[in-house]
Amino acid sequence: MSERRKPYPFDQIEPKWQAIWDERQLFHALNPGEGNFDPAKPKFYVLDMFPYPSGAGLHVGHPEGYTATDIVARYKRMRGFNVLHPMGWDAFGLPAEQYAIKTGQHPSITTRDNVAKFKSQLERIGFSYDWQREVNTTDPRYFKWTQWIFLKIYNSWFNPETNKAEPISTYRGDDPDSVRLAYIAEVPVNWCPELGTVLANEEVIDGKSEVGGFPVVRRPMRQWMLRITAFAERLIDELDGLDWPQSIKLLQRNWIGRSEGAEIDFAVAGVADSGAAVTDRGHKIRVFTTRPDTLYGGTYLVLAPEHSLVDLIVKKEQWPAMREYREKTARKSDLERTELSKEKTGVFSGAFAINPATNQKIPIWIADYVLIGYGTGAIGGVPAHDERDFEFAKKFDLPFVEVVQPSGGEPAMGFTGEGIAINSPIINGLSTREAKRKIIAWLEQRGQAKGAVNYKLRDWLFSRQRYWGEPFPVVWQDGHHRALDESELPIVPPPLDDYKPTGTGEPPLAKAKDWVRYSEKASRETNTMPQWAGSCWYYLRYCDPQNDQRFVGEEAERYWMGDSTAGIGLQNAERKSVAAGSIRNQPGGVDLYVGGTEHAVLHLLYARFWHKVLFDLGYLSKPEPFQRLVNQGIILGEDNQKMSKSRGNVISPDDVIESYGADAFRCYEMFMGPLEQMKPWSMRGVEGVARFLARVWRLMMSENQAGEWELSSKVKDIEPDKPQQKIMHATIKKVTGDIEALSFNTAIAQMMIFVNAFTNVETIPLSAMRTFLVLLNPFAPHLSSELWEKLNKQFGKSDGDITEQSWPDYDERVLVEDEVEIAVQVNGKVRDRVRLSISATEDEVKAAVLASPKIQQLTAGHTVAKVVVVPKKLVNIVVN
RNA sequence: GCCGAUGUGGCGAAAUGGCAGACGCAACGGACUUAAAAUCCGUUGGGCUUUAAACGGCCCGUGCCGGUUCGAGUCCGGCCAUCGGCACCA
Repeated sequence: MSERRKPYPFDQIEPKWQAIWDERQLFHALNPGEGNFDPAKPKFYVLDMFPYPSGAGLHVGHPEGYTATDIVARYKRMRGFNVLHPMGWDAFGLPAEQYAIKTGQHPSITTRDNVAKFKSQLERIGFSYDWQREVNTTDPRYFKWTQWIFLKIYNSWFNPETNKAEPISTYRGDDPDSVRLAYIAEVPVNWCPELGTVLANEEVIDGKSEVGGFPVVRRPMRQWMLRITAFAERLIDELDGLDWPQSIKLLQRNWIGRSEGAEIDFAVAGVADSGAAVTDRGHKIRVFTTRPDTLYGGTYLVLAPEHSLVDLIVKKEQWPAMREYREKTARKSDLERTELSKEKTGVFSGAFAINPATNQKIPIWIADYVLIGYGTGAIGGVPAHDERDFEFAKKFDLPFVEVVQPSGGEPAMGFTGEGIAINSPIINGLSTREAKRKIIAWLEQRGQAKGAVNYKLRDWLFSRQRYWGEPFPVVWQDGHHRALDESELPIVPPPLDDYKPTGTGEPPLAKAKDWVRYSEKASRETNTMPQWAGSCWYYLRYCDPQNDQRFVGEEAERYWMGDSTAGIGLQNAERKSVAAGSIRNQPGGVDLYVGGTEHAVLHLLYARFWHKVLFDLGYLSKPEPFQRLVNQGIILGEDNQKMSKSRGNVISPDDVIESYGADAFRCYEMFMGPLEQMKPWSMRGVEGVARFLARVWRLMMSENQAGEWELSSKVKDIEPDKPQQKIMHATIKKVTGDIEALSFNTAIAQMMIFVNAFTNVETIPLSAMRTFLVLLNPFAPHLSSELWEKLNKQFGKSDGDITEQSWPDYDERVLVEDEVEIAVQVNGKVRDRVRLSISATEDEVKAAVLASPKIQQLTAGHTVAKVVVVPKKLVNIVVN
């Protein structure tokens, strides 16, 4: 026997409809002011995280989120929304360049090929993207504006008084370069010799590069930084209003890492006290602590090895040990620092400080468990109530003083929680919270402390020593950087044959001597921007992708990124689902953004940061870019393992579509389980869903003698009967609510129930089929389009394609039953069922239930203590 | 170590505090077929039990232990396991 017969001719109808959609540009959204734009329509912006087009092509994980958003997009269009549903390419970055170096092909060529491959794969799935809005971060017409935004950032500063980014011209100080949001700093960076570039903290995992897994070492270099830390507070606070998963908000909060506490000054003990030769009079060491209430327990100070005061306070005889320790620390890579973290190290400086609470002399130590980049780079050691200080003090035999009494029975030694202050004259007996407040006030009065907030977040290391990225619109002259004028954009990278990293830390662009030479005196910046730059604002460009006057037109931005107007013709059940947090009526920005958790702190934080800068400068209408965020879960292989080439369990969408069709692929992706959940792939499951779609086909189509499909003679233009109407309206209700709630798996289950109910009936009512096809359309757009067209050819009387239909409403009255079955429980266990009229009163229900012979038998000899009636559902008789 | 998510049949999963397991997969039985595939119909959480057979009846069951409630997969407290994130951030 030849090839197995296809259950329905998806291989013919899918390309047919994709061609029709493309030809008619059915999914192209108009902007305000364009042609037939209808201002009465509310907007809905539904966005996917655009992919990095790798050489491997799509795997089944990509289209999971894409299918979900496509269903929502198609549904919203039918609901009368003007829907923005775009797609594009995040195509700059390390992997393309690594691949290019390996194969000798220029990254622009591999990128072009990969984009073409990705695009054709996506088109095969039948997504309703508006391809006229396609963007590509490597296109000069795109990165011109990436560079333009950089100029805006460079030419701004953060005004702490207004708590906003402002043009640098409002800065009144004498050194604007010291406050710019983009600045140059000599910082210890993550240098990856193998990749020949520095990496952001976020791109280093366990001391290895995220891309490639190569070792990363610490090394000081001059780099471009973006002052994201200025926005730390707003980035945390403004999470509150966003409709994001709690876990993602928490991830961002933890990453930003806000801590409230105090900065306390410790005076360095004078010459007379220490007997040292050098004078150290007047030096103060400022420490940051979240537990000022433990000040009385502070028995030593620690400075980070890089702390600037180290040189000034270390005693002569300690110098050799100190120098050795500092060098050893500097040489440690991140990996070593992490690995060696169990054993504390440090050296005594020979100097002492005065504890402002106890007035006692305490030793000053230098240790690398204190980080120069956090707080003040110095801490007060409280061995009795901090784990790290506990270990350190134990190792170096420093004194312990207990100052917090736990409220439970636990011992005070080593207790790090909140309790009652002891051995602390000023605050004895106070709770931790009150003790903090009081001791800060006491120190403040004497000018020795002030309340302070610290963030873990560091400024964003923004330069890379690579070829395949956006060049900076900056030149250097006489050792100073200077921004180029907007009119010079885009700055296009020079065509380089040898774009390999130099290995010295000098960027490949430096090899293009002619390009680097900007003028007699000035030369170009040769670093490039990191991959995140392009993805920081792509959602804005989609709003107005062809605009060559502005990064996004004002009107387009206001419309697509503004408030989505209230939905139209809401039914009660939908209002309920709105209240329960559905995808309607959000206060602005992208209305639904779907993507993976892996971007929880990188892309999503950077994009919010850029958005806020542009908002502050008056270029955007809302302070937050993504109003609602949903993370799709990872799809595992059939073996329940993460999909990977090495495990050989990768599923390609192409193969699935080849065997079962795009509609089956889409529906299975959604039927697997809840969108947000991690779940394993199953080819058997795909088959099951394909069978469902084939049943839909055969509901309306039958094979004639010649083996050709033709419209089934069972389909007739008659009214559905009562039970059919009931299931039809129940299906409208369920599918509508489930799409709003993104519960696509249960929506499909309901459609299966619908089809099962119409299988093997004598006549198939036309109207029920038409309604059903509209419901099915967002999930299986090709199949439903084809059947819709077949019905139209036979019966006429319907305008246009299925994609132009409006979403059906349901009638609650049809769903009302005359009679309901009521479960009868005795002491919480179901013992009987009775059928009763829907209108029966509570007393009538009670009477009917108690009259049931079965119940009488069960309750005989007992007294009925209570009867609980749940209307239309259940009665519980409590007996003793 | 800290933070978070998850835990329900052989499997993927359903279930506003109200009949646990919808829907699908797999398995088994039947119809159609020369036969198979496909399709259609039916059974399917575990155990016990009544009966000639059937209808039935009873008990147990949502990771474990406890609590709240007439009633708990769902709410509360405590554990266990798996996955994910952070990890000297003072």
